[in-house]
Amino acid sequence: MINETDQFLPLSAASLHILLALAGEDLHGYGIMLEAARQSKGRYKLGPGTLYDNLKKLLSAGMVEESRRTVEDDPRRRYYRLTGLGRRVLGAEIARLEGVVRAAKTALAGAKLRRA
Amino acid sequence: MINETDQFLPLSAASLHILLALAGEDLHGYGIMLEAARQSKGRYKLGPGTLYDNLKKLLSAGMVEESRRTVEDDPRRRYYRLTGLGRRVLGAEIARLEGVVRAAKTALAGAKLRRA
DNA sequence: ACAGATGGCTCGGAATCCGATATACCGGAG
DNA sequence: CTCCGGTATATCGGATTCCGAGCCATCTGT
Repeated sequence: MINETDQFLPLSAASLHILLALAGEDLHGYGIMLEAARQSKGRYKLGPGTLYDNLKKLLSAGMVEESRRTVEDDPRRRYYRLTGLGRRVLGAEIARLEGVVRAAKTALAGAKLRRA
Repeated sequence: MINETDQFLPLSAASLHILLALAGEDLHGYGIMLEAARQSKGRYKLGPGTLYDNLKKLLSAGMVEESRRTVEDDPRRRYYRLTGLGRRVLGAEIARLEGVVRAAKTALAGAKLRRA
């Protein structure tokens, strides 16, 4: 059983944070940068270069689309929205990371116990 | 309080899998490839190029060291061992990923509920 | 007037990825 | 006996990705 989402995994750290930022709400480019920094408590900084490279890739892969949110007070803003595919890929990546986290905890705990 | 491990984060997928493979036991290069594939159930394939690039980086950063495990039956093998720093960095990265996983679950669950 | 935040985006050098390739030994199938 | 595939190490170089510097514009606060 080949999963439709597997070809995209693993996501780069940048793509993961972009999808994650958009999972909560539609955002514009600058907002994604701020949200990524906020969610990671400033540990992960997304620069414009990385952002737009990854955004372009996500757009052409169909994981993110541009939303026609007409915000009259600021026509510069271009909002991005997570698609169904994007949501599924994010879910798959999160599931994969959970497996990695679990394996790491076992390995790290095992190393301590092995000394006995 | 600046953490000694933060400068190395986030780890590339390759570095993460290498540290993870070595967390369980000392391994040689080829063994790391096999172990990484095994741990990820074949979803993550580590090629020799990626392996040695990352291994070199990890060695010079002091997260991994070469161990003088003399295995008489195969003198070709060069074993690598996780250092204390390597173990701390892995722990910090795992903690970071747990935060990402938690945030993602909240965001994905929130998106479903918001429809109501 | 000026600095700094918001908001958009491009560019190009640096870093990374990663498969192809090379070498070498071993064991088994043909 | 020969060839092939697995074990094992390692390099090479093209492709991809990273990511800050910089450019533009607007608005707000000092």
